[in-house]
Formats: sequence, C-alpha cells, structure tokens
Amino acid sequence: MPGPRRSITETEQAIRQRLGGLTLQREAMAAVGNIHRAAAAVRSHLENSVLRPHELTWTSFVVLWVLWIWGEAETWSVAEEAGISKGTLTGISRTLESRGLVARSPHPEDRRRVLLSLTPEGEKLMEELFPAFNAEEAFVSASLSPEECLRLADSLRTIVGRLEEHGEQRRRELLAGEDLAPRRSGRRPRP
Amino acid sequence: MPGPRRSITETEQAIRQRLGGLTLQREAMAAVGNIHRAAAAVRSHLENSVLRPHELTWTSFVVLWVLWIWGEAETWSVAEEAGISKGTLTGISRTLESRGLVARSPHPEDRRRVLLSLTPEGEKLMEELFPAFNAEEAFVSASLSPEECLRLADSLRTIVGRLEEHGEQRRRELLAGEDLAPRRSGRRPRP
DNA sequence: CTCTTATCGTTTGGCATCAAATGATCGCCC
DNA sequence: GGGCGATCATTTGATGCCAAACGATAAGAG
Repeated sequence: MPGPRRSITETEQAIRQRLGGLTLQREAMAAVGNIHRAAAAVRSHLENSVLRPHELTWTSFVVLWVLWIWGEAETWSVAEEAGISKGTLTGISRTLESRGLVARSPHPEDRRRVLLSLTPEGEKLMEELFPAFNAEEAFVSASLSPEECLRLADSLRTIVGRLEEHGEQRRRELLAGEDLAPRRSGRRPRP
Repeated sequence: MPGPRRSITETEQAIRQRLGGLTLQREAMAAVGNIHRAAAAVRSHLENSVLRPHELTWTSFVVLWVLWIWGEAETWSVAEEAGISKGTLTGISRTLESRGLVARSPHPEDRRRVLLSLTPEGEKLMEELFPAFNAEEAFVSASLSPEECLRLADSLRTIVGRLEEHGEQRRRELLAGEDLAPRRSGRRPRP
C-alpha cells in the first residue's frame, strides 16, 4: 500500500479552495464523482474475489446472470439488460459458448435473430456462484443499513431513469450547434 | 429506441421469482447492481455531451481534473486520485501531452519519478470546460434533491472507504484455499 | 565500492468496449 | 413475386484498461 493517501474529505477541501469563486452544483458533483469511483471499486473487488476462480469478468458474469434470471432471450434484449452494446455481447457470448456455459440457437421464426440461454453447466455454475457473489455484495455494503442500501439503490435508479428518458434529447440540444470531428473509433467505410 | 423494454421493477420481480427459495441480501444486491448501471449511464452521457467536442474520454477528463485541483503531482499520486492504474496513466498522459494540455517534467531529486502538470492551455480548457461539465452533473442528478445527492454521495463514499480499508484482507481470506490459474491478461515472462 | 533489494514509470498482452459498416434476412408494397 | 427499405447480429478499427514483466534508478548493507 503506497504511503500518504489523500482522503476523500481532503480532496473535497481542495476542490472548494480551487473553485471558491465559481458557482457550481456541489451536491451534484459529489454524487456523480463518487458513482464512478464506487463502481470501479466494487467491480474490482468482485472480479478479484468470487469471479477470479471461475475466470469470469464482471461483464460476463452479468450476462450469465441475465440469462439465469430471464431464461432464454434474444441477444439485443440481453445486451440491453446487461448494459452493453450488441457488438460487445457478440464477443462475450462467443467466449461463454466456447466454455460451454451458454448456448446459441437460431430464432424459430426469424433467421436473423439468435437466442441465448444457459447450458446445464451454466445453470450449475450460477447456482453455485451466485450465493458467493451475493455474499460479496453484502460485504461491500455492510457499512450501510438495509434502509440506506435501498435508498442508495433508489437514488441510482432515479438517475438511470432520468438519463433513459431525457438524456438523448439533452445531448441533441447541447450538441446542436457543434460540428463534431468524426469519432476515432468505429469501422471505416471501405473506399 | 427499441421496443418493449423491461423496467427495473419488472427485473426485480423476476429476480424475486427466480431466487424465491434462496436466502440472499436483497438490499445489497439492489444497491450494487445499480451502482454499475448508473456509472455507465452517467459516463456515457457526459462523454457524448460536454466531453465530445473536446474529444476527451471520461478518464482523460478526470486526469485533467486531478491536475487542475491538485496542481503539479507525481504520476502514482495522479493515478490513485483518478482511480486508474499507473500503466493506464502512462498512455493517457502521453496523449494529453501530445495535445499540449499536460506537461511532464523530471523530479528534481529522483530521476525515476515524473511530475505532471497542466499547461496554460490545459488550464484554460478546464476553466472553460468544468462549468459545462458540472452543469451536466447537475442535469443527471436533477431528479434528486440536494439532500438526496449528499446522502447518495455519502453512501458511495462509505462503500469505497470500506473496500479501501478491508477489501484486500477480505480477498486474501476468500482466495486462501484456491490455486488460481495464471491470469490471461498481463505481460508474459520472456522465455 | 559492490552487491542486493526496493521502487519508480513504462511496456506488453489480452480482453472489454463502442460505434459505424456490413451482409443476411424480413416485411411490405405494388 | 420482385424490389426496396428496415432490422437483425456480426465484423471491424481504435481506444480504454489492468496486471505483470521490465529497465532504470535509488537506498541500504557489508
């Protein structure tokens, strides 16, 4: 563990000094700033504890989880439920299929679509893994009371819901006047 | 926008059905499950609104932010403050340096270390960009009252603090008996 | 001084991730 | 039933990201 670490409180004091003159939404800044930090910390902890022996990443676990909860489902729906893009899901599900945890089958009525489901081994893994995963969820939030956990979850849901509902329009408004440089990422059109 | 989307509440009903027989920490699950979701949503919104015209990712913005708040700092400290690994910071700071936003200078007393700081252009950018960034932080959390924002931030800080304090020991305990396969990622020892 | 050990930042390998392009297939209209 | 646009999963290219290996330097022991 490296030496002198600045506490979060110290950080916020430094911010206050630096921004003393500016009007700003301090509450919003505190909330948003900590969401990403907490997400990274929790993800790292879970990947390096319960998921590590099974060589699963956070994302591949979430995909298994979605299939466990919802049963057989179409890929676009799994991607949305897991919060990843369809392209990412293609890679993840290929990996999980090669490990025998996930099965892919063609949609009976539409050959463009693909259905994903857990194999029996996948089910077995989740039945064994999920209690351990949940125990770690409990560990990371053990300093909060159940009521605080629910309030936390509720606030986060509110934010997600707001972005799902109004985010796209907001971005359109903000970027209306801009002419954006083409993104670096993404496939190039063939010449 | 794709068609029938399952609401979060529907999801949680399905979970209850699937896990009806298992004892589990539902509050913890709700909290952890939503942290990652909210973080991804917020990050995506900010990258695709205020950060997009400046071609900054979330992470590179955070690095600029840390340097803006703390001034000149050593790389390990910036990495920790930004919540990324040293290796990632190397790439980020190289990019930011090539764009003239960040300067690197050798430590006066130890030639292994490197000091990072904002260039005047970097400073100028942050003075202009931060208010817009903060306005979007306010937008994403506008459905919450200031008190709810503070409570949210506080709960998240509690989780981060707990993991910083007890996470490593917990992982050691959990993995004590396991013999882990070597990780897929990471540099290979030369033969 | 020489040797060893610790500690920097950087490099490297592998996966995750996204968005746009792409090809396959479907639905519809005439 | 032939064609045309919409919609699906996949491919592709670039970047983000981590952890371990690595080279350079510092600090300590004898």
